[in-house]
Amino acid sequence: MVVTLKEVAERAGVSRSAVSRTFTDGASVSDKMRRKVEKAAQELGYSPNALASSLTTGRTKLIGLVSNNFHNPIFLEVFDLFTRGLQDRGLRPLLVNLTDEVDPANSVRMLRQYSVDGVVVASSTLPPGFSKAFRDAGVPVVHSFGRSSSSPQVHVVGIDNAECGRMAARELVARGYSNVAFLGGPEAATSTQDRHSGFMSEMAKHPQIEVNCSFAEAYSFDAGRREMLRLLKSKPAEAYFCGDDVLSIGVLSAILDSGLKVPENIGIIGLNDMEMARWENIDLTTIHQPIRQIVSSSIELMVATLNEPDRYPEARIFPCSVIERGTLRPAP
Amino acid sequence: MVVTLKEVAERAGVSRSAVSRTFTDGASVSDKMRRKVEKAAQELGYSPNALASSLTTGRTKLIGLVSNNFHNPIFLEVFDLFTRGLQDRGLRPLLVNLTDEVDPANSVRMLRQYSVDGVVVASSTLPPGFSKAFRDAGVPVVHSFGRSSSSPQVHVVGIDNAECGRMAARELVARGYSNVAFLGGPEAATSTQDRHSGFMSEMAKHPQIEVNCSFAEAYSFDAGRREMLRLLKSKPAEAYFCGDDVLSIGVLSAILDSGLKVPENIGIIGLNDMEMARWENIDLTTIHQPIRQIVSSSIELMVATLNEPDRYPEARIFPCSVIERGTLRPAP
DNA sequence: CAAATTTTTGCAACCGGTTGCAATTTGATT
DNA sequence: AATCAAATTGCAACCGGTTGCAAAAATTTG
Repeated sequence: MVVTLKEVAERAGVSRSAVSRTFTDGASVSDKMRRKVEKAAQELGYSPNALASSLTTGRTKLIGLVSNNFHNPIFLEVFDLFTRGLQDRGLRPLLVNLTDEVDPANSVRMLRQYSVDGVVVASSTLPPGFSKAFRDAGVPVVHSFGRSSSSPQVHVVGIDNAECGRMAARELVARGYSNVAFLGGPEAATSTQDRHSGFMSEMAKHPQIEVNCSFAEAYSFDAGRREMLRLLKSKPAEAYFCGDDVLSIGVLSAILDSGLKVPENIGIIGLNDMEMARWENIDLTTIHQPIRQIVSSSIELMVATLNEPDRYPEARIFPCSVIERGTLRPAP
Repeated sequence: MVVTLKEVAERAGVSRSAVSRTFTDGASVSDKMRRKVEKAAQELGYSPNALASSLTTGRTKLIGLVSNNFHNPIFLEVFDLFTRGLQDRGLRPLLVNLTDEVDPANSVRMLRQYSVDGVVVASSTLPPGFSKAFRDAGVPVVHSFGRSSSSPQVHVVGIDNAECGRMAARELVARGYSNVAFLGGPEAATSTQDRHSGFMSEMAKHPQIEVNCSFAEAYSFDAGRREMLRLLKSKPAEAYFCGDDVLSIGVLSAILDSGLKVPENIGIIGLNDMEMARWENIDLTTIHQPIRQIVSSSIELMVATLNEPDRYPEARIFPCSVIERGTLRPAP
């Protein structure tokens, strides 16, 4: 069923090397030879075995795409962008789902067994140590949506989560709220921690404003809704900074269901600017995270690192901006 | 950096075959030998190269996971289920994004270059010919969410879309609507066609009920919303069967924005029962598609086909059921 | 037209494993 | 202790390609 180089060589009446060369660009082959070989290959329906060749070239063009965010709709867009971007450059994503898996060791071993050329860790919740495990194993790695650090050990592409927290805080202050709260995702997630600390540090400048915090169990609609329903039982804050849009939308539904209005009674500002945030029945004021840029920059960085494995690690941080829609009251 | 079998053999002072055998289960190795080899392997940090071994065994454990549905949130769940299910069986998903790609030839070539053991086509819109191209290339293939056929050429796992259309029609009839409409996804999608024809065939039994049809440009919120806004300009129907939940939610938002109420003024029934359909501010009456079962059955079928490549093609069709929530008026 | 140079081609070894076969070792049996 | 069967081990060829090197062919130069 499967045609090998040897059969093509026999049919074309040439050596195996000749066939190999016509399918390797940059190799020295005469036009006549190339035509002969291509004809034979055509007739036999030959296409070279990428894995066999990887054995000698040391390159598979496989890229591990590792994530644990399979419940946040924004990651569908992330996967779409990654897969297309990688495909366009002739790279093949080997998808690894890390859900309920915290130890990098297994993933590292598996991806090395498949000789991936590099690994993209696409996660806003995994700690830097996770991606570092790949680097320590000698695999080029880019951590997308990861924690930015002043001295990164691996390439990181993402946003400044602490700055986003401050940005949200400034926005709430500017609107004149006097009692605000942070409603984050899981406390173990680095993005939650950074958004939280940024938010708190900015609010610390305004001691007259009351600040509270709580954390949902996951970055999900249900978790946000559940947490908000709980908060509504006692006296809720005037405005919430939610650690993620999908949380915001859960929070929004909880508030509306309890008969209160947004932004009249309670304000919400989210983070991500997911597609749904634009929906007219949601119309969420949120902080835009430039995921297209993050993904395409991650891919560029990966490709650069493949060509230059010892490249000095860098952090690429993209600015975010507040998208004003309808869930915060106007400034007084 | 990378440790090979040869080095382990040298360190353990044994033959290469011995090392190979300790890492192949079912091979004949004495306990003493195994201990020696494992010790050396441990010390060197060896793990076998899966691709090199695939060369002789003919198995890579790679499975092509091919889809063109990267904009429907339900597919994030589908990818989650597929990746986890495959991983649990030691299979590795090679993700292929087919967005704006209609010709199977490229994907077939690429996946054969990587010697995938099998291909899962996860798409509700691709025609049967697409998955057949893989079979013709000698690759085991399962088409999940594909068009069911009485004489399938490849394995198909999914639902009976025409029956879903009839089911929706019966539901609308039972509620006493006298003017209904189908609002489908792209007309080229097989799932749209089948849902449409099922819906029409059932409605044909009730000539006194007025029926209209239209099609959104994509299975997306925006497309549904846009189409509904257009329909609202003239006289809309009393109830809509939307070809997918994301369409339904777009339609819902268009209706609410125009000042009408659901289900008082206009009824909606969707299809899929995506997570969001349960959200209290949406509360969509819809037809449940059992995606967990579809995915796990697809994986089972894939595994079975790997062990028995000439397995006779079969269609596994799972029943759907109406989930009553709040977007259809009660039966009179 | 011969010599010098450049390009093209094939040989053979190699990439990191697996496996049939024969040789060797082990263990059971008498 | 000798005999025989069963289990274990190593040899060597192979999987489907690539590549350094030298021989052969084509091209340029004098």
